[in-house]
Order: sequence, then C-alpha cells, then structure tokens
Amino acid sequence: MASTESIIISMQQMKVACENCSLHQLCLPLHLDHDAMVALDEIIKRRRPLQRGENLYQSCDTFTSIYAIRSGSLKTFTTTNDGQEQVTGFHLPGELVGLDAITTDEHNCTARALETTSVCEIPFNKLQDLGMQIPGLHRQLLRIMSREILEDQNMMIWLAKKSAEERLASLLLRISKQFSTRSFSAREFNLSMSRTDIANYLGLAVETVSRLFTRFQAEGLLNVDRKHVVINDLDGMHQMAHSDPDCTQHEKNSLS
Amino acid sequence: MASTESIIISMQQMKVACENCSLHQLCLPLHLDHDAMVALDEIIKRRRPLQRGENLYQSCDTFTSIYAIRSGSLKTFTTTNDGQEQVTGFHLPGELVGLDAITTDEHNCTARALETTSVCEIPFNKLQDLGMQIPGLHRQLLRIMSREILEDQNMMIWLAKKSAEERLASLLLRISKQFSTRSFSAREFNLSMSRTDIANYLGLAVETVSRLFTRFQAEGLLNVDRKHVVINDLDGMHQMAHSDPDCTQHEKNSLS
DNA sequence: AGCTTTTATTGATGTGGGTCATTGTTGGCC
DNA sequence: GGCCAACAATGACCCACATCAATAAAAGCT
Repeated sequence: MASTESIIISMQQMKVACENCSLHQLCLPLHLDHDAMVALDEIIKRRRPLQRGENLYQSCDTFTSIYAIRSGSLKTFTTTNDGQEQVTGFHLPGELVGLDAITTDEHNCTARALETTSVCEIPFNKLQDLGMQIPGLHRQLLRIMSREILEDQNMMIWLAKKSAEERLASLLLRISKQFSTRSFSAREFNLSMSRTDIANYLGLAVETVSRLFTRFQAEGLLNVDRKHVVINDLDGMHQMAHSDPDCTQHEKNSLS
Repeated sequence: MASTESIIISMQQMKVACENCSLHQLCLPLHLDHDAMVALDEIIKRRRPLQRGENLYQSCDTFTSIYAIRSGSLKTFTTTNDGQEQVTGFHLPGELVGLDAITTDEHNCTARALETTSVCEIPFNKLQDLGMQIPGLHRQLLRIMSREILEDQNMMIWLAKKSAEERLASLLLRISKQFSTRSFSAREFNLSMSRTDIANYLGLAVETVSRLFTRFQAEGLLNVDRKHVVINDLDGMHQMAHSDPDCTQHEKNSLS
C-alpha cells in the first residue's frame, strides 16, 4: 500500500516537472537545455491548488515570489483609497503574476482565484541566483516584463479610446485567443469571472456589460448563457473590436 | 587657443559624467561605487540634443538602446491601424524610455521631443554585459521595469474609473511632483505638450481639456495662460484628483 | 425542500463629455 | 508689418453610457 502510494507521488512529481509541463513555453519561452530545466525545476515550489475566492497574495504582503499559472484563473485588483475595488487584470494559464511587486518589495494588488487554480511558485531570489548560471535567463525575464509593459500600454489605449462594445469584444477575443493557444476551442469557453468583475475591469457599469452580451447575441455574433460563451462569428467580433485579427503581432518575434 | 578648447571639452565631459549627473539617482537609483559608475559611464553614448518635433526613435525601428532623459521632455505615441495617433506617455527628466521594446527587438511606439531635449543613450547589449559584472544592476533593471508596470496599471485605473477632471488634475499633479523632485517649483511650470496631446493621452476631447482648465481657474485652483501654469491650491488639486497627496507611496521603499 | 444572498437581466431616465461650429490668439515666415 | 497656419477657447447640441429601480434566476445554506 505504501509502495503504491509512493509510485503515485512520483508520477505526480514527474507530471508537474517543468520539462513536461505543457505550459513551459508559455510561462518562460526560453530554450533551456535539460540541466537548466532541472535547475529551474528545483527552485519551483508546488502548492496545493487555490479554491475559488482564495487569495494567492494580498496587497501589502511581502514580495518573495512570482507565480506562473498552471490551470484555472486569477483576477488581480487593488483597493482605491475610497474603498473601491479596481480589477487590474485577469490572468490565465501560462501567465506570470507578481512582477509588479519587484520594485516595492511588497505586493501592490491582491491576486484572487476565480476558480480552482494551481500555480507554480518561483522564489524570486533563487530565480535571480539562477540567472547568474543560466545565460539568457535574465534577458528572458526582462523580455517578459517588457511584454507586460507593452500589454498594459495597449490596455491603456483601449480604455482611453475605445467604446464599450469595442472593449468587451476585445476582452472576449483575448480570452478566446488564450484558449486556442492552449489547444482549446477558440469559439466555446466558460468565463470564470463575474459580470461585475468584467465591468470593473473594462471601466463600465455592470448593466452595460449585460446589455452588450444581449446585443451581441441578438446580432448573431455569439451565444451566451451566463458564464458559457459560444462565439459564432469570430470575424465579426474582430470587426466589433476594431482590432486587426492578429492583435498580438509582437508575439511573432524571433526569440534569440 | 587649442588648449583652451580642450579644457572646455573636458569640462563638458566632466559635467555629463553619470557620477556628477544630478539625475543619476532618478534614472538608475542604485548605489554604485566609483568603479561601477565609471564602467556605466563608459557605455553611455552622448548625442546632440533633439529639437522640438524630432524623433528619438520611431515605431518599428530596431531596438538597440534604452534612453535616459537628461533635460526636456518627450511624448511616446503609437499609431493605431486606422491611422489615429495615441499618446501613451509623457516622459520627463530622469525617466527611462524604450523599455517596452525589449520583448520585440523593435520599437512599438515613436518617441518625439516636445521641446529641446537631451538624452543619454544606453546600448542595451552593453548594459546586459555590464550586468554580469556589477552585482545588483540586473535587479535594479528589473525594479525599474517593475515600477513601469505599476505605473501603467495605475494609469489604467485612472482611465477606467476617473472622470475628466480627476484625470487632468492627476496629470498636473504628476508633472508638479516631477518638477519638485528636481528641485524646481511644484507650483509653477510650463507645460511642454499641447492641449491636443494632453487630451489624447487622457482619452478626452481637446475641448474638454480646454474647458477644464478654464473651470479650474474659475474655481481658484490654478492660473493658466497657454502653457504657463501656476497651481494656487495644491491641496485642492489633490482633492480634485481624489488621490491622497502621496500618490506614489511605493517610492518610499527602502532600496537594498 | 425552502430560505436568503448573490448575480444577471431589462427598462426608464439623466448627464458627462463628445461633436460640430465659430471665433480668438499666438507664433512663424516672407 | 501683414499673412497664414496651428493652437486654444467657448457655445449649442446630442448621444453613449451611468444611474436608479424592479424583476428574475442561480447559488448557497440550514
């Protein structure tokens, strides 16, 4: 019995090794050799999955680690000084969170699971040490942060310039693209976040988001039943978002 | 005559050395020893100042360097696929620009001088090499990028949640703070950017910005004559912006 | 199951700020 | 100096989206 259990454990360990992880080219798209991968693997802490509503970290927590999302999803939000919650992002598998805390040594937002979510914890100090040994790792880290800056700037443009329908369409397309990158359907998925979170994130009222879903459905762009979304007309959605289909053209860069 | 000239040149060189630069704790707030400072100094290229309207780099230019602003100011902007210009930021002395290009190896926005502006060019590859030698430099770079992410996220919150008057008040306070950090007046300064740029950046119409200036003046918060601004009531401005006076609370972190 | 709480939808109404149009102001240039 | 181009200010009007209010439908909880 004990031996059976140990076999199970080792299989799980194998399964969660970075080298075998289907996401490793998403979270750290770096061509590491076997030894480097093992080294990276060794500093990563596995944790039990977070339940819906549980916090990965909270605002003002001391910064120690960044986190790669393996499955599930998170929202990050800050609380403004008048007590209002502001969602700063939704984070899907393959993304890193916590990068914004490096500068302050404490977290500036709270990361909360939107569903059962498992993450890899990467202690930042150890990652730094590893950067001394693995050439290119530092540069890769900078690349990832640079990409985050770029994405945030794109988000700023959306918020400054785009109408309600463009914002919602853009968000749905971003989610759709994320699913298809992970070999899931780009057309059919479940939203893990509430209408309130979506509205908050997009800077809109809940009612507006609700009405937009209804309208998109009336126009035949999608079918929606609560969290379940089926996009019928991806091209139409792109037109609605007024972004060219390949909205992430910067991802096709040739990695060094 | 030749000797006099060589003396002048060496004095200029001394003046622009990082070690003597009054901004070095702004652009790279790292406690480097003399040797490290000299090493950093050696990789930095000086260039002739940019004239108003000149581009430091353009969208799609190959990324080679990041730039620290010594004096003057820049705007960065992208051109959306329908040909519209979108200002993504105003950059004042002590700030680094070009960080968002690391991930793509080419620039994603254009940086244009709003007035006569001088910058230090820091070749990125050499900076990386230097990072191998100077402990803490890499971490410092990550810190700076992390801060940029944080600031962009704050900007996203403004755009998503704040009213027109809050946005303009916040921008004016940010500029005011920047001047006071450099030991200039926090109350009186000249805006280097046009109303159109301000409006574009804040996601507002020019007319709205114009009306807001008029209203702020009528309410006694400030006096404005074209580009010249005198803030009469800093506290009132902070109330208008609905941000606690120390809107950059994360900057008071104890650097390692 | 029945209760309460949370979340989503839909309609009626109001308003902040966009759009359009006009005029005033400043600065560059011949 | 006078002309022109860019920039700024102000008013009239309008619409996208917020707000308020009521209802419906899930989701928890005991």
